[in-house]
Formats: sequence, C-alpha cells, structure tokens
Amino acid sequence: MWRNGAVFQGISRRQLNEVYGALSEKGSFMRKRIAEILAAPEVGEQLQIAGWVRTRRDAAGFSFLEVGDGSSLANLQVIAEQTLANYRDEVKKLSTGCTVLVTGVLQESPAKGQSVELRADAIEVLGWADPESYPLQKKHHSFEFLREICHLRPRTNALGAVARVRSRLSYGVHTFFQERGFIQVHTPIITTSDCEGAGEMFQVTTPSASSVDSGEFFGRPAGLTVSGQLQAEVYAQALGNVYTFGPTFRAENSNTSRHLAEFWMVEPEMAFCDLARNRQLAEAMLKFLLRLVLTECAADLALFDRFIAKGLVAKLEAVVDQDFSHITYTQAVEQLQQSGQSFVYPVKWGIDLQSEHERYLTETIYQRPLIVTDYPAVIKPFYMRLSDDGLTVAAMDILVPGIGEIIGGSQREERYDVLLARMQQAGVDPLSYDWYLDLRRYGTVPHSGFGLGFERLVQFVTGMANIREVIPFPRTPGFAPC
RNA sequence: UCCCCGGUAGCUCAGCUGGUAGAGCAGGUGACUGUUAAUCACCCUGUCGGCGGUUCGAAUCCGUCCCGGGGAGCCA
Repeated sequence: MWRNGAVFQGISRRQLNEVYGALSEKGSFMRKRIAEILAAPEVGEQLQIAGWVRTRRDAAGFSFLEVGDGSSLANLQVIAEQTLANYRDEVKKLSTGCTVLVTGVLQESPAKGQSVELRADAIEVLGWADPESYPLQKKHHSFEFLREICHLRPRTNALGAVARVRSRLSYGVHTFFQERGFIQVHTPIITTSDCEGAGEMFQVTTPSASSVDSGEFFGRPAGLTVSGQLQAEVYAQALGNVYTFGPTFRAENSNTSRHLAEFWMVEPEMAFCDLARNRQLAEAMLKFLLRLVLTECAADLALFDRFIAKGLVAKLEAVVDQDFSHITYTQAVEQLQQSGQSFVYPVKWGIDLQSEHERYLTETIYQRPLIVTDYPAVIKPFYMRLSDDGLTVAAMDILVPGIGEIIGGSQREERYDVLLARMQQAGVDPLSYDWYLDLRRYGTVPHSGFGLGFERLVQFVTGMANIREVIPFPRTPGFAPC
C-alpha cells in the first residue's frame, strides 16, 4: 500500500489522489488497477478495486463476482460472503454491467481458473445496470450489433482489447519516430490544398460565410485534410525528418470493411532520402510496431488468436522474422500473367493493380508482406518522382495478406521543371500549388515519404475483419451516431 | 456508387410452394452448487426493417426506400 511520499511509476501520491481519490460516497479511496494486481499478486494484501461486474455466480452462502476495470483483459474474481452488510439487498442483485467498489484482501484461490481472488470486506455499488434493458449480455454478441451501441461496446472483451492494442500501437508510432530523431509536425486539419489523387474532400464552411467578405470563411474553398503529406514536405525541407500522425477525412461513398470517412494516418517525410531508404524505413517501422504489441499486448493478442483470427500470433511473428519481399510493378505484372490464374480484370502493363491482383500476390504467391515499386507514371499522382525511363515513378505500395494496401508512398519529384510538367499533364493548376513549387525553386532536396493507414495496421495486428471495429467511433456514409 | 445475400423476441436464428409465429440464449421466480459461457424447473417477451401494392387472406409474392454482410470501385 501507499506510504506518504512514495512515488509509483513516476506519479506522486497526490497526483494519483487527484485521479482516483474522492470517488466513493464513503470518502476518498485508492483503487488499484487489476492489471497491476495480476502482474504481481501479493497474497494477503489489503486493497481496493473498482470496475464493472462481468458476471455474478451464487454459491452456498456467498457469491462470485467477476469484476473487470479495463486495465487488462483478465478480470478479478471477488468473493462476496453473505456476512456483508449489503449482501442480500445489493450484492445478490448485482448483474452484468453494474459498477462496484470493492475493498478486501487478496488471497489464493482454492479452485481452478484463477490463482488469486479478492475476498471482499466491503462492496459499494457505484452504479446499477438494469438487466432488463442493459444491452450487453454475458454471451457472444455480433460485431454488427455492438456497432449499434458503440458507447457500450468497449466494455466487451474484444473491443476493450482492440482499444488497448490501438493505444499501444499509437504510442509505438511516436516512440519509433522520436527515437530516430523525427520531428512531429501537426499538419492542418482544415486545408485549402487538395492532395491530388487522395480522394474527395469534405467541404468546410459556415452558414454565415456570406458575412465574410469573400463569401468563404477562409477566403477560398477549404476542406478537411485528405493527407498531411504536402504540408509535411514543407517541414521535411526545413527540419529533415518529420512525421505527422493525425485524423484524415475522405468524402468517398465507400462501403467496405477497409474504408472510413474519418481515419488516422501516419505520414513520415524524409529529406535527402530516396525510395530504397523509404522502403527500408517502412519495413522497419512495421516490424517495430508488431514486435511491440507481440511483447506488450500478449494477452489481448491471444484473445484475437483464439476467437477472431486463428493463427494470428504466428502470422505476426513470421512477419517480424522474415524480410519483406520486394518486386517492381513490371515484375508483378509478369508474375500475375504467368501465374495461370484467371482474373476478372486481365493483367496488362499500364493498368493499376486491382484488389484481386494485390491479394493474389501477397496471399498466394508470396504469403507475406510484399513491397511493389516503380508503378507506371500515368496511374500515379503528379508529385511522385519520374524515373529515368520516363515511364515509371518512384512509388511504393506495401501489401499485406488479408488487408491489401497498408502503406502507400513515394520519392517526391524534387526537380522544378519536371514537377511543373507533371502538374500540367495532370490538369493541376500550378498557381494554386505555388507554395509547393517554391520548395523546388529554393533549396530543393530529394525526399521521400509514405502514408500508413493506422486503422489498417490495427486491423492487421488484431485480425479484426471490419475496420469499423478498430476505431472507437467509426464514421462511414450514413453512420456517425456519437 | 455497382453486383449478390440478408433484416422475424433484448441477442443469435428457424419458419417448405401465401392461411397473421417458434427455438436457444438473455431476463424473472424458485431450487442447487468453490462457481467460472454454472446446472435444473417454471414463467415472460414480437408494429416479422419502413412505406405502398397484389390477394378473401402476406413474415412469405411484387415495387420502393432504409440498414447490415460479402465482393467491386475509390484508396490508407
């Protein structure tokens, strides 16, 4: 227990009291997170937990309460004896979803299923959950149903595990880049530049925009960002290596298990960097993140492995251990043509690879993450660097089994004349990208970067089939309940 | 947005070629039990996704809209 002046994990007792204290009607208390208790159980320790009742089972003269507080997948079993003052009136009426504050002593469990359990000295009910109307039951629910109650779904095992893994991955993204000297840049969410080729923009304006002189709040049409790349390039060409990690918006009417209208994207941008190093960084980053969750989220991954995607952990371990395969677009086309596989869309040099092609490459031929580079210039955006052959650009896609494209990136066109010509070919007005051209007029540098769809990463790591389950509050066409 | 499939009790689903509904789980009551998706008995539950049409009669057939799933496009 706490002693005055003690510091726990760098947090002072006063700070912890600010967070956890004074919640109970019986005065302040010091709850211990179940994850901490189970990580280093001390039999005989007097402690307090607070959490949600997962289930209550009655035995002769006492009840079992399974209590979870979200700190871990595992719950703590509470023994509630009938000698408790409120046993008959309250404890016996506890049901799934109720919130309780339990004070007691940790003891060894005589039965199988758990090594320790909390023998309650007092149980305070903080919140009831009427079993007649509480939607969550002690049984499996479909993810489609849970999506309709996304304010309650993080209380389930699977969605809680997703939230913990997602948080860890987010932390890992920052760790990876910060440890390598990358500067985080907060690129704008409201933007007036369309990152060409990145999809439809949501318009941003205000009903009273007409009261602003030009009729546009920002003096020109504005929208929610579809990519932070162009602005990240600005900072890369001042600070060297930068990254941006923030929300991204696409107004596409996409209805798939891999698309959201609002999602999070990780976009590093490196000055003095070519496509090969860009590729290496992307592979290193993915392996770093996978290694992180394999070691730090093992219990949550085990849940996914068992119930969501059999063999998940072995698959992730294999990705960490193996080198990613790398082929050029031209080689990909040849291999698809020679595969003997018949596709709905015939493979021909010059067409973009379709989903069926990408899946066949990564799932059937290579059976591991695959990097495809050097795509035809005609199917890629103007900012990608034109290669010496004049036909291809220094682009790369990283394809993973089950998801398809998880990363898209390129070396950027740093030559003013070539960039200008590519803009004109693409029908992009150079005047509206004058600031972008300035970066090539003054002290231009070869540079590269990529975009990682964060939710697709979480999907890949958790094995969740639908991207709507790996973001807390999914936004899709016709859906944004809270 | 396009193609295919689906929408029936709180949840997961059954309901053949039209005759206005049923199971398991959950919930309630009781019994039993160091239980752990506890067990046993009894009880309760429905605008059959919305609207319109065909028919004596529609959960069932037709049209349309909404929502979900699978695939595609767009992409991350």
